[in-house]
Amino acid sequence: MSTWAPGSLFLEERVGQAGHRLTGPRLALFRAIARYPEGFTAEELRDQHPSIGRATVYRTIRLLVDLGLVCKIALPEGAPRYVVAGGGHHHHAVCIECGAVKEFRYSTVESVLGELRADVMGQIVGHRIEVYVRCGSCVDQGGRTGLAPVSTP
Amino acid sequence: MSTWAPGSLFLEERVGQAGHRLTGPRLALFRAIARYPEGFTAEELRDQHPSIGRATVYRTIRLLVDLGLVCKIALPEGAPRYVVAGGGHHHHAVCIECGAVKEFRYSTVESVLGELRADVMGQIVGHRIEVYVRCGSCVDQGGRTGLAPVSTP
DNA sequence: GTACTCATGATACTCGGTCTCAGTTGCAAC
DNA sequence: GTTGCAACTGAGACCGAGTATCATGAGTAC
Repeated sequence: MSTWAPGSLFLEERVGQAGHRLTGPRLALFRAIARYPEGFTAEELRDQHPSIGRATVYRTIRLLVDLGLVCKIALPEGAPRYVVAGGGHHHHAVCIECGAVKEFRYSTVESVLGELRADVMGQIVGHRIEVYVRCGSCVDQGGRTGLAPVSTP
Repeated sequence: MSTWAPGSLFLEERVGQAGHRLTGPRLALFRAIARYPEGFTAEELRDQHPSIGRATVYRTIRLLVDLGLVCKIALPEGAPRYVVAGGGHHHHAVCIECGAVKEFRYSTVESVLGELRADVMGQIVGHRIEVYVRCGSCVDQGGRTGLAPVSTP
């Protein structure tokens, strides 16, 4: 798994290329996002820049999601997290202790999912794989649970 | 439409066995749930029984989730759906048109996920696989989109 | 029948997110 | 440098899903 950490410059570039303005609040939010390579919540961004309006924070996040620069990760419970997308098709490993999100690519999973057609009635249009982990540093610390334990029915 | 479906008796039995009371509102909700073998939202249950309090509907759903009788399916957007669990480990195929949820079991995926340990740093504690489909009847109808299209980054 | 526990409905509240709108800003054209 | 205009902003109202609280009611054990 790679820990690809995009800078705020990457977001600036892409948003600019897409024909959107690079305003003060947006640049501030891009820099804040760059400080959370392992994922952030809207709340965390607001804490970083309390002077920026709530609506602007959510609008900016949505803009980035629309441009495919940020992925929204709907956790089983609690607020969704967002993480800067490394580009291309990938999946997420979410730490249930600290909430850190790491991307991984695993082509074997993709190819196996291709075989699912026989099992799943209808036309497959997409899929989502999320792996819940206790990340290395949380295992080391033997830390307490920050996020709720995950049930996998 | 029948007022009794196999699912409701199953829920009654299990909730009773777990030492919870089988009150009028609960039985009414169990019967309503049985009418949605392909998943339901809290809103749909409330529509079926407007006289039952909002809090009671949510409490009953949570009770069923806690007992493992119902699975909560967090869709990428919109209200979560719930579906009566068939028991055992399984995954969900969600129709993006009509919202129908079908379970599937696919042991090959499980075994492949086992190999992920090399790719994903840390201790894997769970996973979630959801496949988004257009189900047979929606493909036949060429129906309109009920849920938002799914992006798979 | 009584006492106790659990469940209920009403309602207020929280939380994440969106919508609206008047004011501001960025930027291209001149 | 200034102008005009569309894009953007912040404030705050609003929305929907879900939770908390609390007085009341229904079931159950004795």
